[in-house]
Amino acid sequence: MGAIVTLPLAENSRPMRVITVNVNGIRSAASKGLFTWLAGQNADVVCLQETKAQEHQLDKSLHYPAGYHVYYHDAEKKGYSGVALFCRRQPDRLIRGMGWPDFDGEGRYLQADFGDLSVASLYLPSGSSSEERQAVKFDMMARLMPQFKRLRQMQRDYIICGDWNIAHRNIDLKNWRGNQKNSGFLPEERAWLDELLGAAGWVDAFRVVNQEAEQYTWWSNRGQAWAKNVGWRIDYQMITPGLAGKVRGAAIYKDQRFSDHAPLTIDYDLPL
Amino acid sequence: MGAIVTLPLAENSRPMRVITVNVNGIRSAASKGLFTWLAGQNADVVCLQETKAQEHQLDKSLHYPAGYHVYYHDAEKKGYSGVALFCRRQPDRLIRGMGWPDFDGEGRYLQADFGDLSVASLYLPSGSSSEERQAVKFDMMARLMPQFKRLRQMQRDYIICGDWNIAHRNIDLKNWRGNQKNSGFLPEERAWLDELLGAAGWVDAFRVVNQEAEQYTWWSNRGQAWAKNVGWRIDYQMITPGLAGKVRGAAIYKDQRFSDHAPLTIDYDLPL
DNA sequence: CGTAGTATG
DNA sequence: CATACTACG
Repeated sequence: MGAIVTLPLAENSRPMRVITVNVNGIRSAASKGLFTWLAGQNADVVCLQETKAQEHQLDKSLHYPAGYHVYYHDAEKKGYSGVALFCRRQPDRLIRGMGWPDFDGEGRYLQADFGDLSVASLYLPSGSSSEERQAVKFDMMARLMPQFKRLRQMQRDYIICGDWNIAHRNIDLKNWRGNQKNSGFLPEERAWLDELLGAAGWVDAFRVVNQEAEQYTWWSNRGQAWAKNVGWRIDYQMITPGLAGKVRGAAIYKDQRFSDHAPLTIDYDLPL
Repeated sequence: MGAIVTLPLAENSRPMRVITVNVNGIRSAASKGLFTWLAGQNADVVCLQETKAQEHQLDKSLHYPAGYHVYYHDAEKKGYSGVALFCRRQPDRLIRGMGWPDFDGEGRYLQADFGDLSVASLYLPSGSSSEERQAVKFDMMARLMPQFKRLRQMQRDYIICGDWNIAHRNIDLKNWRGNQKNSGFLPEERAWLDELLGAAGWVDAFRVVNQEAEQYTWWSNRGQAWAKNVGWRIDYQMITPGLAGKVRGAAIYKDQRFSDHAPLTIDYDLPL
């Protein structure tokens, strides 16, 4: 038998894999196999939203996957919101929140820095439950825009992952016509993403490699939304332009259902 | 073929069947087949406790079994307590509560009169959740005793069915030794039943025909209580002495599980 | 542990 | 409709 020769890839050609998923309760998602699935994904960074737990309620054995540095940033209110990061490599720095007490108390932003790359888990408020919450969402959007513009001036690369709770274009949800007055597809919300992805210079990493319709990441639990694929694309990895050319592939995982959102995986041609 | 002759039973020899069951949520019990089972029982009166619903939340088709006059007496607080009566024959009179606003607002007593017989559904407070609730239970017991003594002076027969939340004797629960300091088997509670069944002259209908041990009607949901038959007999049909000789049979139904309590059926040699 | 209610999405 | 928390038992 001849010897099998494997050519090792150059260090900087192994892709960096980033997964983002709104888990709608990390304990629920865990019970549906999220961590088993993650163990096979070989992700470098995993960004979670809506953990709906406080760290003291979690199991060391279950919710702290082996081989990762695990960071939770919880809401003060029990069972509400919360984001997390699982990082293969130990970050040089961790940033919890935006420095805004109202936003930060809801556990909505967690950032890890690795050299000149930052990866963040963001959970934008939903506006669907009331007028008041829609006002909070608009307020957060207004405060976040200058922040995102500022980050673009830094000499750093950013990957801001998360549940942005806004579908961008008609192609990004099944019933765009019927949802123009609904939170998540309001003209002001779409214009905000237009600005982020236009004047502010950010890039929707998924769309770099995939321009197809019906690429949804969220389906309502009501009715037969999942079965009929009546979905929305509201989970994104937003990246600074220097990374755009390094998006190698993107995938939405629908074979299992861990929550009402599907995981979004993007591979980048980056060393990490 | 020869003619089949069936001898009709005399009117007053058909037994009257009374069933009592704490349903721990009538909607939950319904989903587990309570009403399907009841339809085959041919009961004359069914006494329910812990309906945990207000009448407007119930389905006419499901929670009002055909062939019965149905009466619910709900707690003011949603999802809490509540008793009900299903009566094959229309009662001459219906009595809601004891005339005590605190007790009656919790939906704990409902009585139907048929000629000189009264059948009631009673739900005595539980004392297990706090010292305060144990005090309420003791207070109710103190007020009920003179009431039950008064009823004994009436020229009527009474069947007071329900969840009395007290096991009477050592034989009436699995771990009597370990429960002597626990609500439901406190010395004061047992003494109260001693008085009811002694000086006050009431009769525990089940014990008229069954003196065996391990005749439980309730099992904790915690641990393996049901599987290990670690139960308590806390549901009774308490009757006036004139009915004692008419208890024909008694049964606790354990083949299906509608709630944490089992239905208690007693047949009486009474016309109704 | 299990049935409810409520908030939130 | 689904995941949480809370009350109550």
